[in-house]
Amino acid sequence: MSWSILRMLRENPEELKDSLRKRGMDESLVDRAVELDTLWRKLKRQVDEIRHIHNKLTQAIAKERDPQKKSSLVEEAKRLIREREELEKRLRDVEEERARVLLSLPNIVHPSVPVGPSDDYNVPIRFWGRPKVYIEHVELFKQQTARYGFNVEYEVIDWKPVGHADMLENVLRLGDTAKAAEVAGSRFYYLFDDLVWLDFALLLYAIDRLTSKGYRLVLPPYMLRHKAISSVIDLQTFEDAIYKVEGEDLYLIATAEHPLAALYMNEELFEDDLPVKLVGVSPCFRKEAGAGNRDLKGIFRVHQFHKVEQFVFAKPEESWQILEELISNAEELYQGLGIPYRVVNVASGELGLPAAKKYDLEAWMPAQGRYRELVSASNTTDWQSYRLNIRLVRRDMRREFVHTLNSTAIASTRTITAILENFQEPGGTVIIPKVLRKYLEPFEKAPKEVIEPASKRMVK
RNA sequence: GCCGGGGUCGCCUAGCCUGGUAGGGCGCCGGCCUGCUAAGCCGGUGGGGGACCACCCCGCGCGGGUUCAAAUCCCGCCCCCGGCGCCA
Repeated sequence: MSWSILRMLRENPEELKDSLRKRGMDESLVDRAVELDTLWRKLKRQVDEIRHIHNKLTQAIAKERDPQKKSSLVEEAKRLIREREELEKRLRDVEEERARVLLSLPNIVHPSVPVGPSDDYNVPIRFWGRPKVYIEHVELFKQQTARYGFNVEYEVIDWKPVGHADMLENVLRLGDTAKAAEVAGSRFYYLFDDLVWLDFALLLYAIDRLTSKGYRLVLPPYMLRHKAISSVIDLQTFEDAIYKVEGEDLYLIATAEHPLAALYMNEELFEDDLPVKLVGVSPCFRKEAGAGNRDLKGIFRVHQFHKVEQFVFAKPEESWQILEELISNAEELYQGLGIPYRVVNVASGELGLPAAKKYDLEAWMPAQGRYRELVSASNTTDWQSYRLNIRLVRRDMRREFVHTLNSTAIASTRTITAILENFQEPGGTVIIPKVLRKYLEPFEKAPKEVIEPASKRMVK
């Protein structure tokens, strides 16, 4: 059994360096890792040798009947222990440092990932839908489509769509971020009435579609121990995103991906039982510490939202095909809703340490004139499973690490922003996507076809 | 939260009292045997080091301690089961 990154570190460190370079990371980290690994192996050999001698002595003591000889053997053993302990301390120190360095290594960038430091280097690979483009945004739109060689059909509109934040607070008056800021802080929100129904309908829609495809429905823990959560994310994400519960070894999840990945921590999965396909639903809590002032208005970037998440444990030879399946599942959901989008192949510098490759699905936002991220689908290969110690057992009992993959299905608040912008009429009425109808129908007070602006509701 | 019982190889289980190389069953893989299958027999089936050979080290929920030697004795923690208490 071996971890792909350690194997590459020993067999082909140059290739590993290349992978770090693509991410804009310091490649000397690899030299440091090789150095520590070599030293560790050397010390391990020495310690094992002494342990072996000591074990032999111990066995001799057990058999020795002559008390005189016995006590001299015990003295000999004691002396050996002192010698051993010194080396063991060095081994422990090196081992600790080696583990720290190994765990700080990023996943190996897949050859198909575009190389570049920022999302400017993301490469759009597919477009879907007929975006509504405000007349003054046409140039902006072309920069996001034609520039990459795609001829995307669009509808020019001559009225300026209201941004989702204004829709929420002023046109529909179904959200209150000011009051939420007063009682909880910025990036929190109260949603009311129709938007709450919409939130739940979106979740049910995603759950319904994915369970129909054979994904197993899971309601996971919303908090995890440090050991579990730190095994599935990198340090930067931990610091930027994760809330800690005071006085307890518990952390709020930032996505269902975290508890779903941890579902099989320290367990073995048999080859014949893979792939394991899960669809989790949970609230997500995020500090957004690195976000600065970005998206401060509205509910696009918030500390708390609901999300339906796809998660798969897979055999290494099938994981790349499953990544395509995950993004394709997500695309089907947004096609069903009728939200125009593009799929981008995320550049090496924006992957995050766990992912070997990542697709984002970005929805067209008519008020902003930009494609914005709604979905992220990643193949993390064995980066998470190595840390979580989740192994794949082959038919002949050989062990490997499984591959893990994750993808958003629906993130409630972001999808609501896309609906508010894409399906608003000039008068402020929002048309509800038809696929959501069956998830609203059972409820007397839920909206069915449209969400009316506040002005119209007053008239009624 | 308190009291009691428990956690051993993928699964089940012995060993713990009385410290001295962790044994058996199931499952799985390979081989033998066999018209075929089954049964039977033999071997393998945790992690690491190593010319990846021989061989060696580590491993019994986690972490410490005692000892030449710990699954076994001692201390702390986690989890599971049962009872009591509390509770949406």
